[in-house]
Amino acid sequence: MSEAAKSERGEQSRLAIAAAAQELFLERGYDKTTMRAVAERAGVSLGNAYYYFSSKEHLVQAFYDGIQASHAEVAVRRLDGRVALGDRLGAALIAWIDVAEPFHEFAAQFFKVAADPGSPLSPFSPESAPARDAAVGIHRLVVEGSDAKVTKDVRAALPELLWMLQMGIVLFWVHDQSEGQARTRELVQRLVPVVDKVVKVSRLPGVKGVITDLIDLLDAMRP
Amino acid sequence: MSEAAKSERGEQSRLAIAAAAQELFLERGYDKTTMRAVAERAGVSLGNAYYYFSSKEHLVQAFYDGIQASHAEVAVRRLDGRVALGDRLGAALIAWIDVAEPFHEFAAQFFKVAADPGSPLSPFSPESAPARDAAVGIHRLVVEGSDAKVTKDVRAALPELLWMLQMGIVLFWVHDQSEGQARTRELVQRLVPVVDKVVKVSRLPGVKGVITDLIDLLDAMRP
DNA sequence: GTCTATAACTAGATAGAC
DNA sequence: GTCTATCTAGTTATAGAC
Repeated sequence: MSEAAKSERGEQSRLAIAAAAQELFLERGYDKTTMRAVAERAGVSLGNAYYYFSSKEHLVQAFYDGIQASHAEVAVRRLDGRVALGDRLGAALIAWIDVAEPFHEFAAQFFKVAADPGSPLSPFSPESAPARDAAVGIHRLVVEGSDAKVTKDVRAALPELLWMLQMGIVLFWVHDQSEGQARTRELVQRLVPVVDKVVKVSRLPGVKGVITDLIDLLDAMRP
Repeated sequence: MSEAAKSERGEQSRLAIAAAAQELFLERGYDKTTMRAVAERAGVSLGNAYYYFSSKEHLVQAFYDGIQASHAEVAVRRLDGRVALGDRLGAALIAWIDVAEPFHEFAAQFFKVAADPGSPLSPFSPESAPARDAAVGIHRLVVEGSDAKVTKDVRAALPELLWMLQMGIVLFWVHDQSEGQARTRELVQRLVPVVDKVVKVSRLPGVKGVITDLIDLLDAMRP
């Protein structure tokens, strides 16, 4: 692969295909978007579309990355000036819902793709490691910028735990058919104070042991 | 639909198709099993297979139900004589892993089908309500047969919470490539004492409020 | 009306020529 | 890099047999 050759017609085609795919996904959803339609709108042949994207799933990755990047940007902006842990967590979670809202309808359709353990789009796949790290990174920001008084080990484990919580919220969101995902927003509003309380309580004598066990478990079960 | 007519050749074909599908799923996995191969092995035409099962997904439902039924049976048997909550929970969870083990390889393949929010196989779909209720029922048995001292509201909410925990474990299991799903078994062994501790601690003054909030939240977010 | 079979259609993916 | 032709497999249409 010579560097020069890549830039000419090649990059042009790749971009055209990706752009066409994203348009069509928004217009018709994932299932109703055919590779043929993508190729046609991009002005290339079907075979050519496959030359750049080896499967239909690979066309989704761009979306995935885009949402991730927007979320990071919006979340960081909204975290500014907030110090309470619950406040920060709520802001970060709501930011995700806001960013993902335009894609809700078709996101549900390709959620099954992400749920496939064999897919590169699975949040647990090696290919998703960068996106996963970025997502955990947002929650690290949430925790580290807060004034929450917690032990060192809790502070270290919390970002990953919050990321798991977010995955649960995404699962709820995918199934949420309410207008503007109002129910998911309500879930977040009500869940955040509970998380806050749990963190506060985590230093109590009887509770501390449980938390430590949980953190140890998490460490032990990491691959 | 006359009752008599259904029983003759009809039921024969339906059973043959379901049996052929299950054999092939075990032999080759979900993706590599074609509807044509199922029809051929069952000794019927392709069109006939679709007459009885309106999609490939519907052929999976039989498996789903089968695992559910076996789990209930094995779990009930193993619960006998155990009284400690952790002990009972561990027995129920390990029973599931044992029952599901033969299907692990191809279960991962059709997990994506179950994860599709639009699929009747989704654990949240209306069609899955009976299976879901049955699964929650096993955990109700786990809780009600135990000598755990918990408040009424916790006792009422616990089965559903444990079912959610089990769904998380299934997610882990699907991604678990270790021999005999040893890692999932270890997860259960280590997680169960933690759950036990959480339940014990749930009556402490500072903790009680958090638990109540969580239960209220669960109630409020039910559809 | 209940079953069954054949042919056709659709769309994801691949092969091989240019 | 790009195309056309082809393959594969899920699904549908439809016609005819019991």
